[in-house]
Amino acid sequence: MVEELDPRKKQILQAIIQEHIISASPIGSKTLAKKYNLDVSPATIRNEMADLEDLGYLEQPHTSAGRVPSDKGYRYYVDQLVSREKNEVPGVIENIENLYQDLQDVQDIISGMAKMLSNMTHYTAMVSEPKSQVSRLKKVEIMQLADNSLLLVLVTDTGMVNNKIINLDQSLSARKISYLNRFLSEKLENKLLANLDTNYLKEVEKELMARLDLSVDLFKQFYNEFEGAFEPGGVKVYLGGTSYILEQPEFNDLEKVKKMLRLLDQEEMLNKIINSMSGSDLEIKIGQENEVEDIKNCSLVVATYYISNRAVGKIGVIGPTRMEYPRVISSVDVISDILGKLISKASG
Amino acid sequence: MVEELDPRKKQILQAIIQEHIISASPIGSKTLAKKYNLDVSPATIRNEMADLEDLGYLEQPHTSAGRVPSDKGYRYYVDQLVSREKNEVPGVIENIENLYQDLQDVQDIISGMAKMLSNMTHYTAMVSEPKSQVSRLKKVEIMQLADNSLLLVLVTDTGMVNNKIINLDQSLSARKISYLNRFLSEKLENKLLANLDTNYLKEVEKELMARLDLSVDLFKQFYNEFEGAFEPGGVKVYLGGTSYILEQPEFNDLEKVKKMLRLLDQEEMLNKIINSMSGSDLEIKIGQENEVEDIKNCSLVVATYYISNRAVGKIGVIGPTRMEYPRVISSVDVISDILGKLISKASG
DNA sequence: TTTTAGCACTCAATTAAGGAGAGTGCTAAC
DNA sequence: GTTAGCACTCTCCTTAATTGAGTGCTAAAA
Repeated sequence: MVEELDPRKKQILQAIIQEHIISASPIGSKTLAKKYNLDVSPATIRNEMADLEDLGYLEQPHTSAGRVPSDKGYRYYVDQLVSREKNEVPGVIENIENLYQDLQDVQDIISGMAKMLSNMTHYTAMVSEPKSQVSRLKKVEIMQLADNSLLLVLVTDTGMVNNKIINLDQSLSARKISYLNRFLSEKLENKLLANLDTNYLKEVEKELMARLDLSVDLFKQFYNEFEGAFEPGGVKVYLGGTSYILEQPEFNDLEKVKKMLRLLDQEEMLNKIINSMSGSDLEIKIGQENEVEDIKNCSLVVATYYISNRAVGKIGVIGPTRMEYPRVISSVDVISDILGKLISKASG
Repeated sequence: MVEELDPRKKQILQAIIQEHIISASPIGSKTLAKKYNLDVSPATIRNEMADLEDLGYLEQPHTSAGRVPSDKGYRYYVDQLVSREKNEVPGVIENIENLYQDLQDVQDIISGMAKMLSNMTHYTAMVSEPKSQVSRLKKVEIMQLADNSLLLVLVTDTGMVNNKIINLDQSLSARKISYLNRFLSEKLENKLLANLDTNYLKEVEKELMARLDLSVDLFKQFYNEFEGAFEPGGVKVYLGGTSYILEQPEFNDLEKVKKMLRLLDQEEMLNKIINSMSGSDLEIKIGQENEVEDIKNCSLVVATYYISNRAVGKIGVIGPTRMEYPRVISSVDVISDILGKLISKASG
């Protein structure tokens, strides 16, 4: 399906896309001939443009308008015409890292990076929390708050901290709590969360019951916390720069803005979107390639970030298909690296 | 400044406001005569309307348009014409409470209530976290995650849980940690957070240093957590139903939407807004009465919520001055009650 | 004195019409 | 294969005309 285009067609396609990204409006042959010295006349360019339209790389909003890139055109552009080399400005990474190195809290780092990415790209950024399935439980601890109220704290090796207050119908002695802590530490710590499924927990429960006289209630709440906090697909998604989409001319229609903002309000949707991306290091979905109906006029550039070599989460940008791909790609690239490093450092 | 209006003027003002709340456009004398049986002719109504305009309760967008309520008009309406009696539909409170009673986490409760309130009113809801200044520290605990990495957990009696990972340049023995925990418990627990200021913490530090050989670094990070998490005005503000403002005809201008969304993106601003409200149980700020420039065309209805009889936070709604005050007032009233109850229950 | 009918007047919003401009496709010449 | 020329198309902008809701004022009626 991906024809090899002759050099001049490539050149013209690239020029049209670049120009369109700047102007957000259809591009005519004359503009092209003037701004990009292609050494051919507008008429020739017109012929080439007609060819490119036949091949599906360009579209014409109406008979007497210029051409606009199609999704296929962008796809070709991104795959063939954009260099993916890391062309970082030296020092930028270090600067950002220094800027954020004081942050110890993983949630703070994530939302900080979401903001940073949206500021850099001027599109809306989204970051998913480290996936728990590939994390290990580093620490589990129960502490007593009041007579029949406990605080359960769970810490993963990716630095995520979850806590939940558990109210019991009975009170536990300090001895029982300390026993419970030792027991749970031994049974649960340093295990992959993916392995701490219902089956395993049932086993642990049975064993515990045999040794200690406890209410079933405690363990039920215990399950809930595990399921709720760590279930796949249920991870939190952080947004940054929501209002940037308003700057885009393709959203100068209130109806479209509404649709978009309503979408971004729904966490399940964000989850669906970000989880529909493959696991590859950097993936780009253009317009119709997206599965979610409401963003079929948007593009996504999403990278996977790593904590100690494990793919744990995704960070990316959502904007109109007419996106500044080269800039966005390198920004997402850089920030995903930094995010991984910062979290690794913070979670020791 | 608040004149006593004769009954007919009252009636007409109320009718205009009610009609305007529905239609969002200027109201003419004919409409009024038709829809509300005032038993007088449009001409008479016109005279009254001219009077009400002279008194400042109404405004005229342009010479040949109907009248629109002024801020002063809304103020009169809210103060004199809206009944503040609680007219709850019986059972609603119980239903909501049941719906959310499973939630144990205070943050979940708050954001759940923000969503609920925005769904009920169809405006944007904002809720501030329980103020820490009037809370007591219920539990402070340090636990070891790795050799030189600790987790500090702070729990207030209002159920707020804060945690922070602290990376040290030295490692602490289990004995030292357990000593530290006993010491901090004794010195800090059950104290009002307002009293745990820099002075007091310095004292504690001095005493601790005398007894235990510790790096200064630990205490520095300790301070930060206290200041960051619990400083007044720095509390988190939860939003619900941001996209509802888009439904309002007064925001059918993209520029206005942008301004508003940018405002709601800034947490400091939300803090400023919600903290500028008096401490009264239910306060309403209409248009120009607001201090923050960008919301001088908005109204706020904000209630204080209580946990065990202490005023701890605020919950409210922001929308256009043309707001359905009666419905909003009772919704905010009800939800603030429920919020307080739910948190009280969850934090035991 | 208050209320009402009548009427001229005002102003925003909608519709219609007339360019202006940008761009195309085609043809014929280079 | 490339280019100049030209008729044609379609959107966008501006201007003008029309509509319609609503007012303020005056003078008569209650």
